[in-house]
Amino acid sequence: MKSKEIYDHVERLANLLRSESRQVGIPYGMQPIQLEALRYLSICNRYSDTPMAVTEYLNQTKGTVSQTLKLLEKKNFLIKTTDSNDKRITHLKVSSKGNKLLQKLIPTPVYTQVSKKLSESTQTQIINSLKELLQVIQQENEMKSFGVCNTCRYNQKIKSDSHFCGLTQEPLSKVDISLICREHESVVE
Amino acid sequence: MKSKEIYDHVERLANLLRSESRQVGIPYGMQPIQLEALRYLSICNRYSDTPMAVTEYLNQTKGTVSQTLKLLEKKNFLIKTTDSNDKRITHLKVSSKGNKLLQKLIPTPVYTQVSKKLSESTQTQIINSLKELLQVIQQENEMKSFGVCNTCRYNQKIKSDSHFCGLTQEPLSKVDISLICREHESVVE
DNA sequence: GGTATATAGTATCGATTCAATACTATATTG
DNA sequence: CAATATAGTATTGAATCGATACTATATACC
Repeated sequence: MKSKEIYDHVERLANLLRSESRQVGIPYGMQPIQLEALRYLSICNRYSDTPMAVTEYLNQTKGTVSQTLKLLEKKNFLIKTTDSNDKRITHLKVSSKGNKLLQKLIPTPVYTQVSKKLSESTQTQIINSLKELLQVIQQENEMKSFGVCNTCRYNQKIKSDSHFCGLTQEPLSKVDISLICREHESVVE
Repeated sequence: MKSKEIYDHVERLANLLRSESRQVGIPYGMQPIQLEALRYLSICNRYSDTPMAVTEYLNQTKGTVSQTLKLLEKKNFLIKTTDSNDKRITHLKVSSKGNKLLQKLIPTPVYTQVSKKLSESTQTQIINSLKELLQVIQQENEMKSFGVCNTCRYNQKIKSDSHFCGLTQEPLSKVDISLICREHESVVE
């Protein structure tokens, strides 16, 4: 019975978020999905800035994502470059124009205001609840978790601020470990 | 800073919900927005089963909603009737075919599973967090809250199970007060 | 009563979303 | 070096969505 209640609230939150996203994007000719793709690309690491990773993150087909990215590129919000090692792969970099837009629009005004109206402890409580819910949903869905390296089981801490990815066999910088990764797998089994 | 974190989690939950909704709807030719409209109509009261109310609930234009409803009617998921008092108004009733579909699809499989994996107390905690977040967002957005009569300031309890709506000046049945209403206004100022 | 205005809803247009299918190009496997 | 897998693009058609223009009924006001 509680599943319905949780479902209802999430559906409502999702609706409100989507409609606000649509609204704030209008002056810039941006659709919700375009903002989400751009937003993702601004917070993912160098292993995860490809069309395929966006496809997985948004749970869409690669064809659909290809169109969205084409529009974003046309509007000069991102720059495509071909991977030097594997020429099938395209890397997507958010342009400075894109970053400025994101900084202006995200988080949306409502969430900025909400944060001011709620106490620190309430916000922490809400964040924890959302995290818990998300984690179970991602497990259940057998989906990639798209977490940051900090919480990934491949991340091997060498010294206090020296990290290494056990999957790609590459060192990770301080910036790296705060970005989300498509290969992320939780430490907890 | 916490606003970003809350925003991120809600965005992710919204994405996952939307993609699951899309997936479960495919075998029935139902799009996410169609399911949401139908779902709303199945849980709203008799003051709130009109195209305009759906428009407010989904935060779309009446034209867009008109199209969605036309498709739902064509597929025999809902029945339109004209209000006898005000002939501009159309009432929308979910058909038995529509109700069967909703019962099968909502809450979606993932949410049903999630509910099984989390303890009662955790679920209660999550529900409370979601409620709190929703309430602030709706206030902030100056949006209608779409709550049930039970929590509405227009609802006047006469006896233990006898209710009366101060806005419409009509008695409310036991079923009425468990349905959501477009005129809902929270008791709390 | 009758005109002005407000409200509920439909119709149509064009841009975007999205899945499905078919396609090209590069990598990998044997 | 042939078969297969992977990354991405192109195209088509149905649905979403806002914008605009429209019809019909109800209400306000003089």
